[in-house]
Amino acid sequence: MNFQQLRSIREAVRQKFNLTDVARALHTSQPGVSRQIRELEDELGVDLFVREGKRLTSLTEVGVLVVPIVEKMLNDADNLRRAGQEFTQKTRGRLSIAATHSQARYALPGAVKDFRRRYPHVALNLHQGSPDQVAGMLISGEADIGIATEALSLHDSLVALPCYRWTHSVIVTPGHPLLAWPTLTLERLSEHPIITYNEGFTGRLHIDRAFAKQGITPDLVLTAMDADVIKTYVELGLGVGIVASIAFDEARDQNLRAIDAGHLFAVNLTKLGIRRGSFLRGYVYDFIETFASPLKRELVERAVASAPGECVELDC
Amino acid sequence: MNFQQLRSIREAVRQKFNLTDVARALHTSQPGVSRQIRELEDELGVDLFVREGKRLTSLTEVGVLVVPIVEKMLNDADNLRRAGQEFTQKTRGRLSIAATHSQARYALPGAVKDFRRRYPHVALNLHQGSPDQVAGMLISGEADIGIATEALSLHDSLVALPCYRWTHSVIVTPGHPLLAWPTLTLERLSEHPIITYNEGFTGRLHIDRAFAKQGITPDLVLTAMDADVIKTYVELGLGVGIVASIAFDEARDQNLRAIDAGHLFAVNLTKLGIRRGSFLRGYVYDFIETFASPLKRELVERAVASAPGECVELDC
DNA sequence: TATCCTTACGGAATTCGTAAGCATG
DNA sequence: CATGCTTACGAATTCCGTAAGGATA
Repeated sequence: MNFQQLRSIREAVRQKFNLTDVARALHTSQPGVSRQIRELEDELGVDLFVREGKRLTSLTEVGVLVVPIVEKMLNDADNLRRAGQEFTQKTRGRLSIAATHSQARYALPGAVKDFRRRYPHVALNLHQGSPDQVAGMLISGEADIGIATEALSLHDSLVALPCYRWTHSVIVTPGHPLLAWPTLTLERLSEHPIITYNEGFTGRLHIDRAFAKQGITPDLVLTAMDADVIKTYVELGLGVGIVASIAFDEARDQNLRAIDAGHLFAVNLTKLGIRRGSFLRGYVYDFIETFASPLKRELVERAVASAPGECVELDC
Repeated sequence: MNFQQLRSIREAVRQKFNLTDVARALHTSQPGVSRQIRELEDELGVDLFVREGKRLTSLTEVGVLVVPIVEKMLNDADNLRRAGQEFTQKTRGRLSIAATHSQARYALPGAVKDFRRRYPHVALNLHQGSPDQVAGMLISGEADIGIATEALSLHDSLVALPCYRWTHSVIVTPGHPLLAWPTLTLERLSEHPIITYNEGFTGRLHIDRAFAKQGITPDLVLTAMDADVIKTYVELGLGVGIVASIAFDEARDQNLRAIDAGHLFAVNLTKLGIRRGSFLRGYVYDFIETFASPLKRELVERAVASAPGECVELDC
């Protein structure tokens, strides 16, 4: 058993069982990959992959059992390297953050700026994607921490720690009739075409639920992945926007008006996700605490060491 | 990074930093071991071992951090092999049980007999040792499961599952004055020389505590590791014995009499220990359930997957 | 001086990539 | 017939054990 074999196995799953792609990803030859996989299968005495003719098509029953262990081992290998670096170069390294647009654009800048000043020699890597992609990057090890409101709690191999709560606001053009009412209601809102987030993004679920509960079918004329796009179309007069309150900046968005909608839609909880069992560099703990001050190092350490289903104070 | 390096690291710790012994244990040459360790240290960029002159003496700060990860990886490698075997030879393999004398002698025989009949091709390996040794064998991976009343809950890398509760009995020769009293008390017991377990064995702690609580200093004329030795000396008239009730067999011990002492000493809880994160063969789950029927597979699986400190139903 | 680690060196084994072969959609 | 996996083979590398060297209790 060796690590090249394990890497081949892991990459074969990631590359959907195309060994040619695996070879490319691992910077080696295709026959080599073929051999690595075959060798480990021989050593274990079982096929890990289902072969149809010569092609690999899926994991066998054992494969399903084995692959998570393989991934754990390879992650531990990374942890080992990180543990070494933590001592050779305490203030140098890499911090890879995966976040949704909303987080990257509105929640993270402050913490990132502080972090840059404090750790000028740590290369910051900010990846943006859908909540699912954020989770995927954590699982694959591409990202060290992930920040999103959705999806992070759904995977057993991740821990999700609560960062902050937020609500939505309705965004309209100046002089819009909705501004005239003393209080905003769902009925009044539903009289206008609505522009908001795509499904699965930034609390969209809570928006749908609120309307459904009142038996209202809102007129969703446009949905987008991020608040900037939404605001653009609101400015163009296509409808009223529903965005995260944090996305409205009075100074910057002078040709728009915001109406608080915290009473209309359920409160959202943004979470910070980490792969279980990760060894985190010291500066990662610092970043996390800067971003969400209740998440002290000791708490995060316990969360990372916890098992799926287990509750670590703020967690769940 | 390769597994031989990891094995060298692990073994170096186990062999108290004597690389000559490490080489012997790993069936390789001493310069080889030296090189493996040096290579991994080079790759990580940090020394893992403190060197005084040329000798290794202890772990560095990083070493302390790294060694647990190394052990986890090597254990996962074993898990991988076991997962393979589970499919190639479901009813063949090895089951290594570590237990204290009391357990091996009185509690296990029934389960072992059933298991042998059910899995004739699984090689059973029964190791005997002190509670500490049982824990040590679990931690090192020499034993798959451990059974003891003490010590198992003390290590973070182990889970301890409760098996059964038991109390002590007082063992005397026929016609002994203690048999004349309607009820046994600590005072009456303490008027006789006492023979019982060594410290740290089979509920000895509860015996000491009970006497201490009443301000009595018992006359411990002899202590031994197991009930058979104790019974032998009771027969010889050296004193009265205090042993686990389970260790007295009316049919076999015809020249001895037992007096229940469940009301004098606290109840003991025998536990089954497993290394966290182990992949267990199917027959291991069967054995466990045969031994302690409440420990169903699903429960044990959750316990093994749990993190230190977490409570899994019957656990704690 | 015995123990224990390191360095040096040469042979053995392993590893890996290229080229050719073969199955499948 | 293009894609994708396997087999075959030779070169390069790595690995490992022996032998010699040096430090320490």
